[in-house]
Formats: sequence, C-alpha cells, structure tokens
Amino acid sequence: MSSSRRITLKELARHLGVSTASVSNAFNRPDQLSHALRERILAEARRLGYRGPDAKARSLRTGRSQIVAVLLAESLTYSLNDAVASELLSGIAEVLDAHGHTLLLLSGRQNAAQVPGSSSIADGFIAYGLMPPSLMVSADVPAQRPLVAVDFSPEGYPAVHIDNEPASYAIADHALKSPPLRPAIISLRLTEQPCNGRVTEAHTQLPPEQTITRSRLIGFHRALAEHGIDPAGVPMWNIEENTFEVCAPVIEAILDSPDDERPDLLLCMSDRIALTALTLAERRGLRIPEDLRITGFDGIAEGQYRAPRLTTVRQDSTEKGRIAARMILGLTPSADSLVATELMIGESCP
Amino acid sequence: MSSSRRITLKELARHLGVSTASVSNAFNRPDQLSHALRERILAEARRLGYRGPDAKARSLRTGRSQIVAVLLAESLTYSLNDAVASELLSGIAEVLDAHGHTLLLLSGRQNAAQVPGSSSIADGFIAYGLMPPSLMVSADVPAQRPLVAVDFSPEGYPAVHIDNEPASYAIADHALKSPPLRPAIISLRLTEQPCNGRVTEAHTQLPPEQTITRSRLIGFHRALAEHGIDPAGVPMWNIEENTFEVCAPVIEAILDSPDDERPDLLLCMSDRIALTALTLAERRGLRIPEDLRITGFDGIAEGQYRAPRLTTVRQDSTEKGRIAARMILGLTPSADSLVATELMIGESCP
DNA sequence: CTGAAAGCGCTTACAG
DNA sequence: CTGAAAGCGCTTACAG
Repeated sequence: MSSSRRITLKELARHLGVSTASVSNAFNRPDQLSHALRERILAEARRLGYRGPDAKARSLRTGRSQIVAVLLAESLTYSLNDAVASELLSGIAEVLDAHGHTLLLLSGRQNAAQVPGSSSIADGFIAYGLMPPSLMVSADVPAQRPLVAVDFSPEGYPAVHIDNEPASYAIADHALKSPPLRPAIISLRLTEQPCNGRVTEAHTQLPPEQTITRSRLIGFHRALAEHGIDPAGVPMWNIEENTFEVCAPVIEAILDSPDDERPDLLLCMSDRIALTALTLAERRGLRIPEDLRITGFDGIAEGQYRAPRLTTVRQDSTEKGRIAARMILGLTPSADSLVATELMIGESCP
Repeated sequence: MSSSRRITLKELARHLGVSTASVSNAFNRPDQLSHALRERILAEARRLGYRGPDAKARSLRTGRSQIVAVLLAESLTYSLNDAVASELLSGIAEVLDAHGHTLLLLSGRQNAAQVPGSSSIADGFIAYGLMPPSLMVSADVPAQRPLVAVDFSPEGYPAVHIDNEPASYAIADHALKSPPLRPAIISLRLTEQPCNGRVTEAHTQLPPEQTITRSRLIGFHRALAEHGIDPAGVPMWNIEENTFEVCAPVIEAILDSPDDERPDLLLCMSDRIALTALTLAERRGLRIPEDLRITGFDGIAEGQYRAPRLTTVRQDSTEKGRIAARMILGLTPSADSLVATELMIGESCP
C-alpha cells in the first residue's frame, strides 16, 4: 500500500494474521501449508504489491544466492567483444539459466575503486583465461567456494581444457602438405615481455603452464620438424591483444615485405589474427591462397561466414562453458575435462 | 584457523578482544579508528584467513549490493553472441567496473526453473530490447528500483535511443543517389506474426512504439518516396532472428531469383543481415557493388574489417551502454537520451 | 497444518 | 577513538 517502500514478508504476515513461516512457505514450499491458506497469502501479496521474498535476505539466511560468478582474466570490455569469450559465456549462461541461476561478471583485474569485493555473494566461480596465481588466492575468490578453471590449471582446482598441442600439430601438418617457401608464425601473448612485433632471441617465451599459446607453438614446431623444416628458422611475430586494432599494424609490417621475402604461409594462433591478415592481404590485392595461405585457431563464426572461409581449428567454447557450469552446479562431478577440437578446412588454406 | 568454515567478523572481533564495530570500520571506514588498531585487525584477519565482510550480509544490512542487473529481452545465448548487444554490455561494464559495481545478466524470458527471482538483489536495472509490457511490471523488476531502458520506451522510465528514422532515411537517401532498378528491403522482426520470408499484405506490421525497425522502415520509405519510387512497390522480406543461420535461407531465396528479377539494391535493417547477404552473394560470384549493392545498419566491427567494407549506419552501442550505466549509478540525471549515429560509406554501396 | 523464535553476518547510529 | 546493541528480511528446525 505504501508507495514509498517495499513491503516485507513480516508486514504481509501481520496483515494476514498468519506467521511469517507460512508466508515464507507459501512462496518457497507449497507443500508445507494448505492450498487455501497459500492462495489467501498469494492473493494478499499481489494486492499489496509484495513481489516475493527479498533475495538479499534469503541469500544471507540460506547461504546461497543462486548466482555464479565468472572471473575473467581480461577486461570485461575485451571479453564481451571477443567471439571466443562470448561463446564461453553463452555456454555458461545456457546451463545456469536452465537451472535457475544467474551470471555475475567479474573482471580479474578488479578495479581499485572496488569496495571489498561483492564477489563473496556468488555460490561458485568459473575462472577464464590465464590468471596470475596471486589473483587466484586473493580476495576475489573466497575460500571454501567451488571454482572451475577454463584454459588454465590452478593448483587444486578442476580445469576445462582443449588439446592445444595436438590440434596445432594437426592444422600445421595439413598446411605443410603443400610445402611453403616461407612459412611464418603469428603467436598470441607468448613472450614474457609484452611484444607486438617480431619475436627474437632476446625474448623469453612463457612456459606451457602459463599460456595455452605455448602449447600451440610446440604443436606447430613438431609439424614443421616432421616436414623437414627447422623450426628455428621459421620467423615468428607476436601479438599482445587479440583485436583487429592491435593485430593490424604488426600484420601490415609483415605484408610490407618485398614479394620474395613475404611469407607465403601464416600459421596464426587465433582466428582474429588470421582474419585480420586475410582482410589486410585482400586489401593489398594479394590472392588467397595462391599468394598467401593463412590458418587460424578457434573456429569463430566470422571466419566461416565469409569467402574465402578460414582454415582453422574449431574449439567448442560453448561446450567448455556448459561443462564448467555443470561442474559448478554439481550436475557433473568436478574433474579435469578435455574438450575435443576439429580441423576445419576452408579456402584460406585448402 | 578452522579449515571447514569461513570465519566471521564477529569471531574475528572476539579473537582480538575488540568490538565488531571496529572490525567493520577497519574494512569500511578507516577514518573511524586509530591506525594502530586498524593494522592490528587487518593483520589478524590475514592470519586467520578472513577475507573481509560477507557481501550477502552487507547487502542485506545496507540495502545495496553494488550489483546492477541487465535485463535482456533476447536469450542470454543470443545476446552474448550478438555484436550489438555485446557492445552495449561492454559499455555498461566499463562504467560499472570503474565505480566498483558488477554486472548481473538476466534473461527477460526468465526460465520457469527460476526460483522466486534472484533479481531483487540488484540495486538497479538496465533493460535492453523490446520487452513485452507485461514482463516489465512482473516480478523481474522490483518496484522502487531505478530502471533505464535501452531501445524501447516503457511508460515512466528514462530511455536511451538512437535516431532510427533519420538515420535510415540518410542511408537510403545515399543509396538511392544512384537509382536502382530493383530496390528491396530486408527488415528485422517487423511483423506481428513471426515471418522469415517475403512480407505481404497479409502481414500486420508492428507500430513504431513496439519496434525500432518500424522507424527504420519509415525512414527508408521517406527516402524512396523523395527519389520518386513508390514504397508500396518495393518488395520486403522479413527476418525473425538476427543470426546468419536464420538470415541465410531467406537471402538464398532472394538471390535465387533470375538475373532480371533479383534486386540490385538491398536495404538491410542490420549489419548481420547485410553481411549474410554479402557473403552469400560473393559465394555465387555476384559482383559487389556492380551486380548488387548492399547497405546495413549498426556499424559492427565485422562489417568494417573486411573487403568490401559495408556501407552502414554506425550506432555507438558502447556509448548507449555507458549512458545507461551512468544514469543507473546516479552519475548523470536520469532522462531520455538520444545518441547520434553516423553514416559510414563502404564499398558495398559506394 | 500452523506458529513462535532463533539467527544468518553484517553496519550504523549512539553513548561513552 | 571505541564498544554495546539493534535490526536489515528472511528461513528453518521445532513444538504444538
């Protein structure tokens, strides 16, 4: 009735002359009270504009919020605009939604403005991307809460992965069946020091435990060696952020090489990198695949809904998200999980 | 110390022989206690593994959760994979993150499994897309909570919009400067009855209050009329979901027309539709723009990072998100807001 | 089937 | 600068 404040369960109970327990049960456990009483309560609630028990109070009382937090290593802005992260989130959301849970988005690099984390509200956590180990232990993830990692393996937690090394081997092996004159690799955040450009001996590469792209490199190198090409002689460029804006200048520089020095095969560690190369090569009038063959990694829609289609490794990020979400909800036993990938051959590298 | 349960503020206070108020202040209001006591409290907290006040309890006590919910008309799966919705979310996230708030994702079509909404946990709501009015009033949005709408205008709430009609007029006007032989329109969810295909007189079109695409159609028609083309004679196809999968068959059917019946100008109501047309036309060997000119609407990155670039209207969805978020946080007075658009001329319709 | 009572873990005037 | 106490709005054994 009061238009200024929300009515509470207690007030509603008083109005009706019943106990708060009955009102609570009317909303939460229909079997705990007579049908008639329940109808009376619900009708009065409607009349007074009571929308049901307050979620804040309930979550305190029960200890459960029906909220699962996704902790993203990258900024929310990047993650939401990245096709792979979006797919993952969509797989997570699909499962949560079907089970009455909702999704809270948290940035790993928590802003300083953040008051003592609202993250302790979540029932469980899904962490995505490579997290600095320090963050994992920090205030972001309360102890005693379930956590599932995706694409990295923090000590003591279950992780969802793909087979990066064999998948990379497979696509490189495919590409190398037509021997290239000048193969090259474009890697993603592989060096200890940030590097947008050519990787030299001065750079230290991150170990496989710290980045999935190192495993991809190992797969590429294995295929190269098997095809009689010395991996040490294959030039590599690195990119720090998987966006067109960051990729473009590095790739322009590569394509600027004279015709007899320009790579004729680019093994890229992501579709974003490969698609940027494709676009920029097309703008220069290079013929794909005659002048330049390009492979990606991820299998995002954008690479398939175009001509020429991208040759790539499809990873089912949506499924990774579903698996992680099922573990967090306890629908599946929590254990390390490996999701299969699939080689997809498009016209960019037939 | 106990490894089985999280320690509470009260227990920590007892350990230290201080009041709970001092512990609370140590975390929340450093100026309310001496530096020495604060340090002692924080040190002991660290030692005992206390990560700071529990968010559930704090939100109940203070009435604020630092959580803002985004209520999406479409499914979470669709929204997360749609470039326009993702941009909006990213603008929202950017502002929330900078102000210590987090983002809760809610699907408008709340799943039936949902226990009495966890939505009442949010401090405020941003609703995106066209919501059935019934949903707006329903349990999803508790009364007395701030709400900002984006791309639709529920009675009594501030809304963030773009100038759909003039923007559509502008792009059609540009396209019509080279007179087409057979212009056509592909609209997005414009009919009362779901329709993936040709729109006929049997279909009822939604009114402009109920869909932004009706305003886009009005803009197209105004331009057509001004260029001496009777809008009634321009064929229109409609698409229900803005995805490649749903667009493709409709567009295939259009492109299947004999050469002298196939449209030579497609005015599309979204970039997704236009890009699907572009891809499918290219696959058939049609020359763009010589055989077919195509325009989009939205200005998503995918349309610009390709060759030919898409001629389109750029709407700054990120900025729409930022504005809505600022209103919800009270950083900006809540009032209707109109975000400017920009005509972008690419090679798909020079 | 129904109700009285305790307590989830905090924050915040308020008094000292 | 510090502490005792009330209460945010619920749910849940438990007793009747």
